[in-house]
Amino acid sequence: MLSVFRIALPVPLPTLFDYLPPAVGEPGVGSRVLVPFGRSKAVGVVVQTDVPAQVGSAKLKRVLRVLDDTPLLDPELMQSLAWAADYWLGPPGEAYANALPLLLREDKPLPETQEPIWQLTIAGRSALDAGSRRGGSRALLQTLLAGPMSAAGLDTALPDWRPAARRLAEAGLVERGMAVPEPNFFPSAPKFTMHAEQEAAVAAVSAAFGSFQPFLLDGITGSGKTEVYLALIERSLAQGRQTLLLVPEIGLAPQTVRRLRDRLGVPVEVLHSNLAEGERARAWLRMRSGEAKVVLGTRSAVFTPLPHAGLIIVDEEHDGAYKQQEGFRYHARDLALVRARALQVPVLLGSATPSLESLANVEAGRYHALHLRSRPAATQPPQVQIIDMRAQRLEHGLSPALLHTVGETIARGEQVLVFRNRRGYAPVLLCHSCGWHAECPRCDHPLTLHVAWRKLVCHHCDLQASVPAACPACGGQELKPQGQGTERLEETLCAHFRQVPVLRIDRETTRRRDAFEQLLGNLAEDAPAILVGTQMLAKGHDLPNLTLVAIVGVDEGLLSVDFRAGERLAQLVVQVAGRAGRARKPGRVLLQTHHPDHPLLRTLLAQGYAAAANGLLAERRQTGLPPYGHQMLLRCEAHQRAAVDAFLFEACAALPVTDTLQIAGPMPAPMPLRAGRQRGQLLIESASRRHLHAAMRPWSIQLGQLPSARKVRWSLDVDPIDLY
DNA sequence: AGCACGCCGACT
DNA sequence: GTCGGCGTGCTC
Repeated sequence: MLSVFRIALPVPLPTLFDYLPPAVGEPGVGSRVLVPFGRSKAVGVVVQTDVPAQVGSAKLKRVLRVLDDTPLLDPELMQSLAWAADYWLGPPGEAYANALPLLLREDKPLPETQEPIWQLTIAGRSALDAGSRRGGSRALLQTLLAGPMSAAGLDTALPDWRPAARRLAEAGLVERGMAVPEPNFFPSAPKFTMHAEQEAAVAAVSAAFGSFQPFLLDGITGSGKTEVYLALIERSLAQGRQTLLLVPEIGLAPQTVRRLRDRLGVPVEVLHSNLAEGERARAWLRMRSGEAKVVLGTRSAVFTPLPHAGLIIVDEEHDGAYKQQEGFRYHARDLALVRARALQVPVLLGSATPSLESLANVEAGRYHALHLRSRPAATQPPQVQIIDMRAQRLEHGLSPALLHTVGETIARGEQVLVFRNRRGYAPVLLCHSCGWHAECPRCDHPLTLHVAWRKLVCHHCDLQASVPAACPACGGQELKPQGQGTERLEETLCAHFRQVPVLRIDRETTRRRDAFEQLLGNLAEDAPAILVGTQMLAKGHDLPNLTLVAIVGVDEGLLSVDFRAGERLAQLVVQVAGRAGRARKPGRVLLQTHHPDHPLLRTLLAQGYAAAANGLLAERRQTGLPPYGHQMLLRCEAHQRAAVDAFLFEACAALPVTDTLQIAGPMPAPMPLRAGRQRGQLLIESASRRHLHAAMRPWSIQLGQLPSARKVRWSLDVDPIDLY
């Protein structure tokens, strides 16, 4: 048999591709190569060398060019990526493509790892002395007189600098250079003294340095998890080792980066999706070369090379943002575990509200639990109280007791957070005469009324419609907004408490970059204020004068059919409640509900998250749901319902007959119509992960070959986190 | 996913 | 008479 290279190409096909060796060079496993692919070319990653060809020699083409003399992806990353593609049943090529920043997926030389800078030439200095330039050019010369600057720096200092730079470079007055590596500076933040539990956590994890050991750091809000992370990163650095720190969203990044840099005294690389491609590639390469020691990033940062790995930390490990919901559906937290095992380093999962998956792993002895139960001295846990809203006269959804307590709090000069997980003014616009309500034609879901925009908006597909003056069904004039969104609560609270500022924080008010930080920056620390907002407010800045958190409208979570709704509700309530009383003043939490006797709420409030989670885990065990059972979800959508049904029927028929699998469906998705597409799904469950994977591996490949597959969009989700 | 080939409607 | 619509098929 002919000996070939097996190469992963960035296409959604379940195969690798065989190529003949290049005329020049000998690429190793993990090297990128340029190959002819179909009628064009593609950059791929060598997965195997010197293997017998699996296709006829007539089909084989030759590698055009070797892009890396030394492999760009090291053996550990290659192994972890292969594992990921196999576990999440994704096309291998997509897994490799996910791991590489966009710039490194191109047929180009690697970018310099140092950031390019602009600086004055000697001629540039005298030109400025002579004052021989005007306008933008002069401004740029003047700016650079203070010293060389990076493009990013110039972007903020002098937005229109690029044309001037081009002119001046041609005239030989400025030039591009490379930044000299940042000298080590001494950490500016003072060392922090940790309390006993923090010390114990740090000791336990650092004792595991050099070996694979998962830890779950279960620490209530304000108990100082970040301090533990910092101390561990310091110790890892002291051994010359790298740390990967994952966070669920970029919103948390700026303050964390500042804190890390101040404290550690080394550059901290940042990786998230909003980053410019050049920056992204440079950060990735600096970690690969070992120049950089610490990387902070969101989901995709889990693919960063860690040749000198010492530690992996996953903050807020319960957060659903770690699961990629399209394309290659991996879970960054789970991949972090796999990489830690391959790298032989400890992995620390942190959360105030751990996922049931992680708690079950602790229970099974796979993870070692570390607890931070005490808040720093002089802070008390918030006092939580249920407000029974049944038979109350509500003012736009707010009960008298709630409004009264808000009034008391601001009268004391303190701040209040009113949490409602719904944007807009009202989630439904209803005709009081005939019962008609505004609905999205593409989703069959009620439209949300947005008063400021004078629009009805579909929160599922972004369709916008104008607000009808009269009922389109009966012509009646009694169109009534039903239910409350943040916009309406803002209005109500504004009207009720005229003397204090009311700030709304949701996707609309924070649309602009940095708007979130700006809005919070406007808050005077010692003056009363009311914040109204969604999920976004569950984390973020410490607000020392915030003493009351009012949680409104969580009842949907108590009644939902999604088996994870209870877990999510408990996590949300605890995370939001954690915003209250973070400094010296005692905090208070109000939970307004129609179901004051709901067992989940009762347990959560009386005994805390751990007890509530235990109860939920017991239910899951009894019903065989995750984490005790395992699921895969085949989703499908198409314009024609018949196409969806045909595909799911064929897919179902292609399933192996075995009593280790339970099949639910084919059935309509929880939202059977979305953005004009008919949706359906097939749920496969098993008590045995091994059996499930063994059955699904060949099936996932068969699916693509079904004749009905080309008429639909389908995806297979391993360990789905929601059934939408 | 791209990309090309291929067979049916409104335009220079 | 063509430009172009997206259905179908293929990629080592």
